[in-house]
Amino acid sequence: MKRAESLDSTKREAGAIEMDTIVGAAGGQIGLDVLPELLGYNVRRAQIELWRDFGATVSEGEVRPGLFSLLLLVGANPGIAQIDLANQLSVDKASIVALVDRLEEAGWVQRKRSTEDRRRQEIFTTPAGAKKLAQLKREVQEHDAKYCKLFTDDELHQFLEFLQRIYRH
Amino acid sequence: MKRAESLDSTKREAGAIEMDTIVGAAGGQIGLDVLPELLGYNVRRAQIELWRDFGATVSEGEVRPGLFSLLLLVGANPGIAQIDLANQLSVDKASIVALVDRLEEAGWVQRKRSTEDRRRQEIFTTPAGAKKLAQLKREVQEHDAKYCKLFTDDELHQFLEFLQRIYRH
DNA sequence: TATTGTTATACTCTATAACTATA
DNA sequence: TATAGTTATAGAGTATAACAATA
Repeated sequence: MKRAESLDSTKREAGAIEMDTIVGAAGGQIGLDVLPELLGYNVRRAQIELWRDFGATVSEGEVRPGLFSLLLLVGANPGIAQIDLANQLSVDKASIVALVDRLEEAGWVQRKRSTEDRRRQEIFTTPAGAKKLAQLKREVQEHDAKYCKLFTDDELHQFLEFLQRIYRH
Repeated sequence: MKRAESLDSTKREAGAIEMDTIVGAAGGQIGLDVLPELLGYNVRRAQIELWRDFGATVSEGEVRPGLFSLLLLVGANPGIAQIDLANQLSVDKASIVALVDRLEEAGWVQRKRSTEDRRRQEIFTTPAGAKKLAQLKREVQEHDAKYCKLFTDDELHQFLEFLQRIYRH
């Protein structure tokens, strides 16, 4: 256990850059001037935290963020085509197929070949899907609210604007 | 192309909630009061944007954020054990094995069985690994700076604090 | 008994390429 | 020719379970 203990901050020698240190193993140190000041690293860590809580909270992990946002889009846009789902979520159309397959196998959506343009598959929620979506929305709101609570209204507003600046720039 | 055009905001009827609409297909609409106000959705979108630019910018996509942060940790903590890498990055120890394998196969790190505790594999960067890491750091800084530029110093400082509030809460 | 590393396995998410049918 | 959907395939990333060596 010697090595594990040397990683413990309580055993660091005087003079070590304590505040800025994440890990101090075998004398090495990594400062806050490296990873934690990178925007990308912080966004990644926040996303991982939110992803995990989503999985632990919503629908017992059965539905994750990707599938949820897909179902949400279908629910809000009855008859939306897969290509539009792909464009909305910025993923390849091929990647949408398997996701819609899963929603269909779960009995939450139905594909209907468009009569106007027979290349298009129109996606609709089933009654069961609409019900599931309503339940998911409640659970997701609850999950999301947990984190929104960490901020004042003004802070949250600004936070969302910062995030949007990144993906809409 | 009729259906695609019906998705275009320019063809929406008067009275439609234009500002709040992402997609309007088959008469359906999804408002900004759904997805884009969810903290999780915004973090996810920002992360995807950063991830993509990272892949397009850094090391010609050869090294992605996960592998980079692993190599960074090893570089800053010579002799760190795999279990400590796992704990630092909040992933299972089993997941670390394949990542270290790849770093080792690339010739950037070396495993050395600890003499103090023979269960532990100490990870060190090779000279080639140190060189690669230095180059990666420059490229990552450059990539990251692109997005930092979207913010004033004060904004960036606040933004990072917001993100940390989520994953350190 | 507990810990470290490992292997086997599986699942999510995503991408590319090639194909079908439709436009 | 171009578009929408599909299939096949691959790779990154992660998790769990079971195991060996070591503590």
